[in-house]
Amino acid sequence: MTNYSESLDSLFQALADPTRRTVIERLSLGPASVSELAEPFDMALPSFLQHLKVLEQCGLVTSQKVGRVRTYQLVPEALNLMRHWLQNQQTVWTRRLDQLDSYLLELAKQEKQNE
Amino acid sequence: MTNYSESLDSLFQALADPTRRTVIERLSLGPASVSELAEPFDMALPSFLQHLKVLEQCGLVTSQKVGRVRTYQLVPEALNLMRHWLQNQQTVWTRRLDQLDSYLLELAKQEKQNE
DNA sequence: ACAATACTTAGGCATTGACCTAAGTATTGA
DNA sequence: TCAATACTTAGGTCAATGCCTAAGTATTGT
Repeated sequence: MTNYSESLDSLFQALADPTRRTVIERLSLGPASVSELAEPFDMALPSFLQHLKVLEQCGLVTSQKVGRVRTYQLVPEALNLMRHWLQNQQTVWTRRLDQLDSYLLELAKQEKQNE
Repeated sequence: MTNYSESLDSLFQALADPTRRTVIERLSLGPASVSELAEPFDMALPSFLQHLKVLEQCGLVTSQKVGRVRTYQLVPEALNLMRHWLQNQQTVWTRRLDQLDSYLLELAKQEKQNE
């Protein structure tokens, strides 16, 4: 398996582009071929293909080719790494802020006693 | 307020860099000055400052300068947009996969009846 | 067989991103 | 006051990204 940090790099990078996020959203509805995916975008096909390549390389989607048609689909577990990092961050922040809160509360209480 | 999609762009983009993610992790522990944040990195200060600028521009952190020291801190709510997008995606995927599951289950049941 | 379809590869060009050094500016401690 | 400290600005290089056109290759319908 690749480095944890590098995986996060490429996942965040992949989703930093609106075209690629839209592709992901479209694939939520089910698998689709290259041309189906490309259709809504006003972009040359080779340019669009690069986006699909980015999504596939970071593991968010997979594809197989049958005949002359390549079909893409989501890899549902692929978001987990990012979700966990975000979840983790927010947990830590919140805990720290809670501690700060109770500290300030405690401080206020003591000040009151000293009145 | 800025566009929803553009905000996601800049948030994902900001977190696509390991240096910037490490800064965020460090700031989870509490506010810190530029030089405190820069210290672990083997990087010229101006280069590092650019990272801080990116984090501030996308709203993940804020800073104030007192005397000659600039102090950075997290903006706890800043991750929400991303978390919601991810949450949403995963919800949709999962629901679709569940439906597929029950469809396949149903199919199998009917095949069994036709035996 | 051969034209149409569905990608694929190759190569080019402009912008952005991540780094650097060098030279500022603004505070602060001695 | 003047040197040290803590950034800040300016500008320059190099690689990666996002787009393009032109020219492939492999399948499939007629």
